[in-house]
Amino acid sequence: MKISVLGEGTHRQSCQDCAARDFAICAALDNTELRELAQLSRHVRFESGATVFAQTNMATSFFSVHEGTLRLYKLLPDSRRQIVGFALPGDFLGLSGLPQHEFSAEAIGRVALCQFSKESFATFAENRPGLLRRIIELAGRELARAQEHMVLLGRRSAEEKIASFLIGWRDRLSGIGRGGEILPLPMKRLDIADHLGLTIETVSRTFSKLERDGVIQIFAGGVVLDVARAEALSGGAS
Amino acid sequence: MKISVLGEGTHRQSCQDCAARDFAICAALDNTELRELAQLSRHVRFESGATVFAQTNMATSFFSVHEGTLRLYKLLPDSRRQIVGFALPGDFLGLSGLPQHEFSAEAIGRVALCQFSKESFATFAENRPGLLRRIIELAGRELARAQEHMVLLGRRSAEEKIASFLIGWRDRLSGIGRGGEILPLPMKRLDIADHLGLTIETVSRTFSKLERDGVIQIFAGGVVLDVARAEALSGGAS
DNA sequence: CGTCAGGTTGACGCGTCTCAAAGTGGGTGG
DNA sequence: CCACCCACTTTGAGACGCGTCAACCTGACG
Repeated sequence: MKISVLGEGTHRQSCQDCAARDFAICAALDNTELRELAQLSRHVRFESGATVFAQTNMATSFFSVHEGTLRLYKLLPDSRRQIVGFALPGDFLGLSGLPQHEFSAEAIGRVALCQFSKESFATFAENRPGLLRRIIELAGRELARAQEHMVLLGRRSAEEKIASFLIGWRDRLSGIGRGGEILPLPMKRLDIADHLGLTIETVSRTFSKLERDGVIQIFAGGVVLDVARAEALSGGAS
Repeated sequence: MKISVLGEGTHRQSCQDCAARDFAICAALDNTELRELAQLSRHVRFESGATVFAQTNMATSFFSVHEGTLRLYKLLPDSRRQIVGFALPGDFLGLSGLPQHEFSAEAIGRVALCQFSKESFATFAENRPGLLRRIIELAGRELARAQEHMVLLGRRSAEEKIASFLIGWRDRLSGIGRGGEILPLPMKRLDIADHLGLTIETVSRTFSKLERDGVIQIFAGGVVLDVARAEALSGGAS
């Protein structure tokens, strides 16, 4: 297991002006509490491909994503892989609260995270209802996303899967202020395949077909998306 | 939309000796709090097939399942259906916290629920960290189940899906003290199909094959399961 | 210029879906 | 009590979407 920490240390910059603050659990805290929580946190960085934690590990930390993208995946014994989600800035890792990690987390490109020891974070949160409610809010959002993804995996065709994925990814990015003309896709085709329950060949073919049909334009590391046409092909919401 | 309430009223029996208490959110409350919460609740019953709430409805209530089984599902515009889960005694409905229900809930057989108005429950929970932590615990468990189900939907074959489902269902039932020689399956074949991302024909064929292979014995409303052989066919955990 | 990871494209096969028909059991009315 | 109906399930035959296997392309990097 490759684990590479590029740099780490205590908070290099104040949490007050953290770009992810409004999307992360921190949104529930006032400035005093934020400073207190910062005392408990370490800023850690991982290089591309590094494993932040693995499914078999005991969960000794919570993480809040500060910058970058991660793939969260589960493996079957014969090494089939299902990517259960991609984590973006503001996402909180460790919501399950179980003693062992439910999935593995790997950096896609470089990532920066705030790390909290499980015990000290639990102590800090224990009697802060505002923070606890914020965690419930994030968990509920995550659960809703998971259920929407079950519909995709169970009931959508390959083309609908790709179209739905692109729309959902776009919406998530714009939700954290990363919207734009070009839709960045930092993950590889294989990651998309393992996220959508397809093979890499089917993903590649479907991207090509969508480009031929004028739904997307493919660039290195991203696409330009015709949202209306993609929605028409996605099989619909819900 | 058929909504049939067989009977309703305030708490007909004390919450103290509720069979679901230890599995429900109520486990976080002492007897005084329990009595207080009971004041806010209505016991409601639904007959088989009744809709408890629909995806389009505004979520005005939370529910805690007291007795029975429900199917929780999402529909695509062309009426393809994905059952995102089955709710059992102790399960809490409304975890997403969003203003609209994320899925529809229908009774499979008769069900009994505790209903809380969203506002009064929120007020009650607001400054009870113990209860909030309990909700986080239930949400985390639900999230872990959802992620496990994504692996099933995205990466398992039909036979592995059925075998995994039977094992998981068995484990869930024994977790709430409903284990036994015969494994009850209150849901129809079509429900299983829509839960596992299959068609009813494939489910039926696979059940027949598992019976021919001596993995299960099929009875009306349930099966007897050879757990070891089912696990061998399930493709493995995680 | 060679190597290598990632991506694309094609031919073919298989697992699951689709369509169709028949079997089963519970409930109801004659 | 039997005849019929209806919802649900089972089984079969054929079609098709996606997976598998294999070859080739592309760009980054040394």
